[in-house]
Amino acid sequence: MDGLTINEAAETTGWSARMLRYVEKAGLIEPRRSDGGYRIYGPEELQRLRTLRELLGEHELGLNDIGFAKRLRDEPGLRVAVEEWIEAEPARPEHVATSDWLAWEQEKHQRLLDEPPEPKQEIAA
Amino acid sequence: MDGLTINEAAETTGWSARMLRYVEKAGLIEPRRSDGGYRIYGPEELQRLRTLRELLGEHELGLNDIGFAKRLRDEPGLRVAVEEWIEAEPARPEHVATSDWLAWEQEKHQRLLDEPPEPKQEIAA
DNA sequence: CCAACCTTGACACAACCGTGGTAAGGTTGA
DNA sequence: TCAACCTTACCACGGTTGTGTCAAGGTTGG
Repeated sequence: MDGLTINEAAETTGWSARMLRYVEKAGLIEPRRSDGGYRIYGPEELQRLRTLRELLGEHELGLNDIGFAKRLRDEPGLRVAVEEWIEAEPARPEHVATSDWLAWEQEKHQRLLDEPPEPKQEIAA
Repeated sequence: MDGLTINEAAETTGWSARMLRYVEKAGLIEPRRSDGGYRIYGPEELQRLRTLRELLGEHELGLNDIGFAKRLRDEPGLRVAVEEWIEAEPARPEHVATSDWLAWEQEKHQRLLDEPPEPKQEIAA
């Protein structure tokens, strides 16, 4: 079969067979299959499984965090949007009177909604 | 009080008061407090609350995703580790015999652990 | 002063995550 | 052939997320 079966892979990587299937369903590591449908883990997969374990353990992450990181890599629109939110635009114009800021920022919000003229380029999945 | 109280903020942002406290506990938006302890939302917070809603809704994200994105920004070691895992080192040398690959990749694993000498250059945000 | 509003803390609940099991049935390889 | 292993599909269970509600008590502002 040229590669490890799921239980062998489990043993050498520290995951359980159950979790290997789960990791696969999460879209992180998808081994090729034998003709009969058996999962076959090659050295690459084994290595990635080990480093994945380290990664999650050392930084208190979950599988979905990695999934999200992949999305950040693959969807530039998403990455930009998230970055922009986090790197929050502080500083509203100082000259806006306190009594006006509600109107001001609502108007701004409206501007942002009304005027999406720049068609952000989409990268099809 | 110069600012909106939690229920007022809820109304203009589309969140519920409950969720505003939740968002705060998640470390995403922490309004200042009145002397008596009331949350006071200024225009900045309101704007961020609105854009946060859009962000989450349009991309099917959760609050923890944003928290994770913040960690990616603030912890370069984490960012690098995640990026390196995702951008997986594929391609093992073709000349490694099939019968040897297990030993080969374990050795590699060991090399990676033992020898972290090259401080990869950091791309500051 | 006092109605209206806020605070924290708790109970509740559906949905999902990470994990383990088990059952019914197909694959492998000696 | 056949034991040993694999597959998918389920049940289960504690923990977390997102959300609402309610109680007991403090704050605000007219």
